[in-house]
Amino acid sequence: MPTIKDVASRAGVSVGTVSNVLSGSVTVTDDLRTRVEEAIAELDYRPNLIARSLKKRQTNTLGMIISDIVNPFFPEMVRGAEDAAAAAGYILTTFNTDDRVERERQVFELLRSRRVDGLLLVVALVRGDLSHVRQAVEEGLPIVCLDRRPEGLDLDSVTVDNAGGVRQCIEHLIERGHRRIAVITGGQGKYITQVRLDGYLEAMAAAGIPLDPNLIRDGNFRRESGFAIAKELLTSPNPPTAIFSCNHIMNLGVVQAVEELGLESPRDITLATFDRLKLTDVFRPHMTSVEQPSYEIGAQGTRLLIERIKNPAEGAPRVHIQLPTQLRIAESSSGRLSAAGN
Amino acid sequence: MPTIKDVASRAGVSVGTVSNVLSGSVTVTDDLRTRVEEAIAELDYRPNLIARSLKKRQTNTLGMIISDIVNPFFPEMVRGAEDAAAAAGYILTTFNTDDRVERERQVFELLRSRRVDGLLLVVALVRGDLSHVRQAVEEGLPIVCLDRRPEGLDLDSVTVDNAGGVRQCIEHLIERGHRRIAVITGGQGKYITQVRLDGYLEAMAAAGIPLDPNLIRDGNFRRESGFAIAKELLTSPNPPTAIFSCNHIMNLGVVQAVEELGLESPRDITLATFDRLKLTDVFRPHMTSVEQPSYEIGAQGTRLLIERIKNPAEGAPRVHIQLPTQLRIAESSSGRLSAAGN
DNA sequence: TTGTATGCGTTATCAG
DNA sequence: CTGATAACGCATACAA
Repeated sequence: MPTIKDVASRAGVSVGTVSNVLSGSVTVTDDLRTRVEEAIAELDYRPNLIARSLKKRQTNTLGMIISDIVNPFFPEMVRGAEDAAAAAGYILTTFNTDDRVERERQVFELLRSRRVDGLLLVVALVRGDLSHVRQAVEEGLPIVCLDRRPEGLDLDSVTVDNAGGVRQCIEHLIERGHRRIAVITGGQGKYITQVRLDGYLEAMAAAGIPLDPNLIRDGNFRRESGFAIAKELLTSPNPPTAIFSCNHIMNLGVVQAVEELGLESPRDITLATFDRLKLTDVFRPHMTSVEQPSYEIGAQGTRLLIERIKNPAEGAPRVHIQLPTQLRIAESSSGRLSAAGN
Repeated sequence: MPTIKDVASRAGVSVGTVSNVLSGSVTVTDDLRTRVEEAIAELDYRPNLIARSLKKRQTNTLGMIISDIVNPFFPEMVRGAEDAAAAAGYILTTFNTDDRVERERQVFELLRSRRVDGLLLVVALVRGDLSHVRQAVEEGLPIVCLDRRPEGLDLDSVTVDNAGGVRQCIEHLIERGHRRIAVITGGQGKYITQVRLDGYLEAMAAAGIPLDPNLIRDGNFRRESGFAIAKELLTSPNPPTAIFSCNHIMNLGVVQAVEELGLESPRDITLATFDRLKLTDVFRPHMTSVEQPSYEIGAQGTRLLIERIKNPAEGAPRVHIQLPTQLRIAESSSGRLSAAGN
């Protein structure tokens, strides 16, 4: 593979001159410029970006750490990040942690050894041992948190108005006449569980509906837990008239439970969920859902990160962008509750 | 950020010695070794992989070019690739082309400048101007094609038995009594269209069913085309009794059309599609589908690529791995056709 | 076994 | 405006 030296000798100039025409920052005589350009074309020369990175101390590479690309929430986010990165001349290298901190820690090591210019981070853990991210920040690695905000660590972030989204959806259910609204959360100590449950609690409180502890159930964001909990709820003596799932995966379990029990939504039970799954839009029941702007999370986070990289304003206050969700009302919550119940 | 020099001076040894304990290839006295290790720990030293890459002429980085991570077919493939890459000490940088050749060409340039060790490629175009990939191959870049095989260019590949999968599914429909089976393909000149249509033709021929050109419709792999074509088919004077879509996205359009016409599957129309969407499994109608091992495509392709990188057997014949699909029979094709029609 | 020196391909500094 | 040269951080051949 030809080097800048080969180009220089072929064009009969020095490497400095070649470098100058490449960068375009220094003016070069037309004569020499064309000779260099010809040599580049003839040799099919491609600058070695590794060498350039070493010299310039910047890799034009962004690391991105997510839970799992197979979770349909992430592809759009990654795509948004990649598009924004590409537009600014950066590339993205993505890593899945499955929300395992040890893996996240490994990836941190790797990315820092590879000298990425910045990091887009969906933290595995929102509290607990965050020493690796704390250390990285202290050593000057620009980080933007996506989707979740770690506690006790002030970082730039782009998140979604989770509480507001849930609140709006629960309000919609209440307005439809529901009072016995069950919520399935995603496990104690998780950021998403906490903020989405907040929305539920706010809406219920605002409507003056007393809380029934039996209707606030803690799942684990997995399908099986949605299934099991929904089955329990629906076969209990005093079942809810509506079920809200805190993510779409658990909602799949809920839908499955409803079908297995021979029930139908919205006829027998009203359903709603966080996360819109565009793919399932055409299938029945059409789900009422809280849609989040995944692409925008990735894109805006990346733009913010690149801004931080280019403009390392040390003392600048952190930025916390919070994007709105959108309530999409559909069939699964279209029934109006009569006085007698569902 | 500390360098190998800092470690050396702190441990009171030479950089060569530090390098030796790092690589572990040369035996170092226990005394020196521990001193070096201590210095590394104290300084929180991380080897600069950029510098190492420059010296060793290998980046331990794999490029991956796909159509669009938002298409649910790809996340699993990417995940398979990433897991396999990580297991071998490589990282992956992924790019979306939306099947645009110009973008593919740009990405090729970029990846070659970045000196990736190898490339996982879902080609945008299967015929036409493939000069960029041909040139890359000639210059020694190891490439493994995933999902599609470009024509007139012999490259290692990992694909799926598309024709076999479709054939099996059509045979299933025939066995259920269908003879008027429509197929919606994805546009002329595309690899996937061609190989999947082949499966349809084989199955029909084997069953001795004459082809009805009205039932072989060319879409474009997008939802709208599935919708429009299904609507046409279903409202035609002599409609099919079954519709097979060549990918899941068009099938979404088909499902939508069925619903809009007030029909129901399988009661009024039998449906089947390539690609299983696990997410939609719980929704109605449960779709009969041809499932492909996406994760395995990525994982096996990556292992093959790494094998090629480590073992650049120049003259070795290309390997073409073809993975089997799996037919998943579900509700949408569960009706048995009576003599009178659906 | 350990240290020294050279080069990987660029960029940047500084004379000319 | 152009050319020579010194880093960038590491690995490796070679010498000690």
